[in-house]
Amino acid sequence: MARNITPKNQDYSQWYLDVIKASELADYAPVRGCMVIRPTGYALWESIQGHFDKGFKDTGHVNAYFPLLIPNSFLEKEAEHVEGFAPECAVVTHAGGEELEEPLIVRPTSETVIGHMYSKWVQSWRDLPILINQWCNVMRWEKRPRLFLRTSEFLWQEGHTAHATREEAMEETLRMLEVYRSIMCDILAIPVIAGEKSEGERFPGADNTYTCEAMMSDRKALQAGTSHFLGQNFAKAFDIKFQSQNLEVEYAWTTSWGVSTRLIGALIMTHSDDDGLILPPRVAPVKAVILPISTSDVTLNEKLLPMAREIEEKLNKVLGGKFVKVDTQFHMRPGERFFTHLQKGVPLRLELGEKELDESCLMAVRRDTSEKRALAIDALEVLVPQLLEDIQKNLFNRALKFREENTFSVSTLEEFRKIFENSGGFVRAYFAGGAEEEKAIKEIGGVTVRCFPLEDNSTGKCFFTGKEGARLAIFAKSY
RNA sequence: CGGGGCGUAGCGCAGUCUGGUUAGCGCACCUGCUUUGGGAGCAGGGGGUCGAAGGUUCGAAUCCUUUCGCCCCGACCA
Repeated sequence: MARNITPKNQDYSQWYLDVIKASELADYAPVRGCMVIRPTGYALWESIQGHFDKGFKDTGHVNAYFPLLIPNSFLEKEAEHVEGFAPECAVVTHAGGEELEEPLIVRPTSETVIGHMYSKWVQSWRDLPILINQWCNVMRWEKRPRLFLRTSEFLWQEGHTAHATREEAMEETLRMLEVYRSIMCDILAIPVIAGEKSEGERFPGADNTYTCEAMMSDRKALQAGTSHFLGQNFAKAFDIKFQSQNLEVEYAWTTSWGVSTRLIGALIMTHSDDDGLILPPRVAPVKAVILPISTSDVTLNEKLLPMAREIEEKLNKVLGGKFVKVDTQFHMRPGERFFTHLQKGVPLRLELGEKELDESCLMAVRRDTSEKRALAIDALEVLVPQLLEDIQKNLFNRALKFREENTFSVSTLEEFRKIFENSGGFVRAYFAGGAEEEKAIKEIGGVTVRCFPLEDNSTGKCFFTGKEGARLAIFAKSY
């Protein structure tokens, strides 16, 4: 077992921080609440970005960039929006050695500037829809920061679209939710529940918010991504109007949706163990590492290393990228070399020593199960991709199983309390309350409505108010 | 923003109560030798003026004042 990582069941948050440190994903910055994303972490982010970016492009979106600084007055144009974001805004009051006439907000999100620009760009129904995404950083001042989960500055993607009709905008909102859901499940191997947010959890200024909720390995929920149906709220605040085909002047319907570097936190807390990070192969920047091992420098340099290079090249060709690396940390002893890759979450370790040389095979060790298996060198190009896919599936299924084992259906408040007093987890219950009732429930150890799952539109008797016709909701403590 | 704790080498700490040799230990790091299939052993070595400022004193990591920062627990959050 790793000796620099606190066991998960001893102290979960320390374990989380230790995993990040050991895997060299990130480090603390000099400014509280900010983090440095180290090369290993950034490579992971780039990989995540790549998959999502493709998902956006495939659904017709284009990338653009809007400015970091937003005039204070913009934020104030949408009442709920200001109220929601004002407490966490960082404000620039001085620049160029002078006090600014109007303070500038460091963007906490860009609905307002983008709304402003869209109003200039939209005149006719022919200008719609606008389907723009931007990759950027945002700032939301945090009182209690946690690496990747809640930092004052974080990296994310925000999609902003404007449509001619309500139906189209709603379709877009749900389409992007589905893009999120499928990438999280298929690529990040994180099982998520797609659902609608409750009144109390809605994005400030949205008519409706949809979310992908995941269960972390401590049974708490993590909101992994959100998609908002903004109605005409921002269109009215920023005057995004167009003339329709039947000559009427109408307000546009807008949406926005985002995922952030929080996904890295989700990956850590979904898959990793007491030995460190575990990454699903499809998102891992390094999918396999080849370790030439020998006590003899001659064997190492003249036989094993060239062979490892050859295998590296072959596998990279099959995998379609530089996903396989040769480990050349020869100043370390083998055990130490194993550990560095273990902690960094490399899905597959391929050991190449004298034994393997004689039998012309590689010893493959899976990160997810520690299972060892000799692979014939001739068959590597088939077996390695297979093994990687196996690991991918196993990680997803393992996480799904964990979530299911920790999801409980209840119909009374008493049962509800009992679960959160004991193990915790996800609770499924019919719920018909509003913001008031949500507040009351929050008194029960901070439990909140995570979402109303889209896949289940059954109705029943509310466990809290007793009203009939209540929707099915998922409750949990959350990050 | 309320409650608690802590700032001494890159990290983790001892020393502080009861001022007094050149400020110490473990890990990490560097060099050498022996090792090498799941975190090696031995030997040698480099690195800190003790968060900052001011004060008390012959003398301050240690006492006093001020200040900054961080961590943990609660209220707010992608």
